[in-house]
Amino acid sequence: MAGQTRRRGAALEEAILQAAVAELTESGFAGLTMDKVAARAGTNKNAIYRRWPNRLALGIAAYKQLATAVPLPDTGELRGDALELLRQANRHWSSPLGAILRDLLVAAGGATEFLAQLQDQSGDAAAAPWLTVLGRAVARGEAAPEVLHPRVATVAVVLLRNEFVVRGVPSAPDDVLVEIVDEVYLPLVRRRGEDAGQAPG
Amino acid sequence: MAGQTRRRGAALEEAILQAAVAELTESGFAGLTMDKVAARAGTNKNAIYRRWPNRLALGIAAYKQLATAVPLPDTGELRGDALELLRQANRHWSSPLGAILRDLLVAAGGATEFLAQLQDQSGDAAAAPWLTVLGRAVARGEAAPEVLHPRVATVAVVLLRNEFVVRGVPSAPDDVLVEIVDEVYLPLVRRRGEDAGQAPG
DNA sequence: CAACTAGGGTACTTTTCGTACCGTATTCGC
DNA sequence: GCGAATACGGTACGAAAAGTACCCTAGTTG
Repeated sequence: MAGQTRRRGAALEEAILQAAVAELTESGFAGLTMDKVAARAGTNKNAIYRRWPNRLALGIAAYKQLATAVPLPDTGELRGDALELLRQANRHWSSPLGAILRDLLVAAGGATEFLAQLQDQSGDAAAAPWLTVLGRAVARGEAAPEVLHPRVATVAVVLLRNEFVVRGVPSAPDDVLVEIVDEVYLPLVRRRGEDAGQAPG
Repeated sequence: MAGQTRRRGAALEEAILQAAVAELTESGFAGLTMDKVAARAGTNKNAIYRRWPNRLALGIAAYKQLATAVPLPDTGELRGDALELLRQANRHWSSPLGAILRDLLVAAGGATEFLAQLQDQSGDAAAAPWLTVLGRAVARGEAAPEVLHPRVATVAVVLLRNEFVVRGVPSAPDDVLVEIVDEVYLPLVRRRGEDAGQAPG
């Protein structure tokens, strides 16, 4: 009856996103229901569906609001940098935010159009810090130049993610991180320019 | 009215599982509904819920029926064996069966009690062939003995799985497999006993 | 000021899981 | 063999939750 000052456009969109973020942090993606988001934003599902085609799209948009960049480590040694990057990743995936990311990846279920939006947070963009850190190590002579390749550079973090997927652990113990670095990553990137395993004939 | 010869116990259980397997192969895990399985098995949901607590458990049980062991390669060279193992995994994950496995892992969502049942197919048991193949390579002098460790031995297959998760590809091209073997796996396991990256002090 | 657009309220359809009842066939203990 | 316990079959139901459809109304736009 009184002044209803109906929100529109960007204002309403922000309110919806903020409500989605709140639901996401409180209840995870599983608990993100369109009705609850609408209720919390003080609107209704219509307004949401006009902006996002489905629940997953809304979830991804809300997740992006939450994702934040972490500082690049620079300990002066590859081992320290690699461990710090792994610890950052471990913290992230152990956090409620990590659980949400996993749920979203799961819900995307290989749909490339959705995966592309999440890769900035989990995939290719994750390669950038590793390449930087590894580049410094190469300059220092700690690593062979031919390892400056995304596939090689990100081996450590891929192995750590594998721990989460396969073991379903809430958080990988630090031993595991150290093992990944010492048993796999450092030996891999330190190889001096031996014959790099070309096929025979 | 006439002789209904009602099935019980193991006979009924097999019928249900077989129906679940059929639904799984035809429609994937998403299409595996309790009602359809019951109808197909010529029974009703009661009989199912008496045996499996929920849809996921039934899906896992049905998947296990489908999973079959593959022969261990022995090409006489580590590179050939590794590539063959990767190609087997690639074929598996590209197949409808692989899609089902991914869906199940997704549905398990980190629940350890379910993950444990799937790890035989995707996780730890997958380490056994790699350790065998790698053991032969060590005996031949193709690999350093200290790499006979599950974490190191399975690096290649973990990287391949990562391709599926991150890229959402239906099937990894063979170049990727070759790259994983030549750029990562072989250099990693071939390291001669250098200083294995212990922490400084 | 009139026409158009976008929000709000609400109800509804659909799908599917999981549960509850109730009568009956089969098996098991005696 | 015979009665009691158990497991099946049929069916119906409750509970979410996604997504859709209308209709009315508040703002915006020209």
